[in-house]
Amino acid sequence: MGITKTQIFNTEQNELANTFKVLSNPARIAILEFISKQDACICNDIVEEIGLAQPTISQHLKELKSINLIKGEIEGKKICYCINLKTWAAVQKRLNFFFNTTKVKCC
Amino acid sequence: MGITKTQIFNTEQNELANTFKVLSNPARIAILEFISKQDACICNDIVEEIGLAQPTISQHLKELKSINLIKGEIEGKKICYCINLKTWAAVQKRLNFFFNTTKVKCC
DNA sequence: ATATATTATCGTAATATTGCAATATATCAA
DNA sequence: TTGATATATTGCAATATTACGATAATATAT
Repeated sequence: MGITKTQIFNTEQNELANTFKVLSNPARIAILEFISKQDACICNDIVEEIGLAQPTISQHLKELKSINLIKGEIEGKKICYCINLKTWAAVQKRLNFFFNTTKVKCC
Repeated sequence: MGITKTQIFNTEQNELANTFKVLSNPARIAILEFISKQDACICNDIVEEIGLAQPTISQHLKELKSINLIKGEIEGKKICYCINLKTWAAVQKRLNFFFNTTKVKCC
């Protein structure tokens, strides 16, 4: 159906899955990598770098913003996008918690 | 278009995104958590636990198997699914590498 | 061989995602 | 104000994902 039955899972499972979903696109990975390499991060540069149309990049940035992985500061007519260090660390910690607590008992 | 332009990204970016994609569904998160708690892991038990139809669970297991996150051993007419520790650790390491190397220079 | 139990595959419907053109909005510069 | 530049939003087409019923495949037990 394309629809996920979120109601049968708990909040932690849904949020974790959603975090993974935001990261599950190579364009968004590339955007994060590119932003992290720049001193100043401007959308138009991202468009040229990634090679996708401007609306597409804008949409990907919106998704990254939806979980606060990045933040954009308006600088004149440009926007300086950068990684939100606080969320970044929190997400990494959460993913590690998932990997560490998912232990193996069989096989 | 629903289609990702994988050709404009590098292998690392595509593989990383694909790994995140496999983990981007709450049912698959729940399956991994359930498997990790069991001594013996049988698909039929998973169906009862998760609350999705058997073909749906089977499909999710297939996706988890596609990147070797789990492995299934045939035990009679049942199958013992368990987490593939080797891949598990490798994936965790890879994700941490991504988080650690994506540094911040602006803002 | 037949019946039962377990898991996989196929086909299909509904919804989600990706990407872009067109357009809107916002900001600066002259 | 007008024009140029940068980013966001809308609308749409194509493909992907999710879920399930029906069915196939596999293995055991009788």
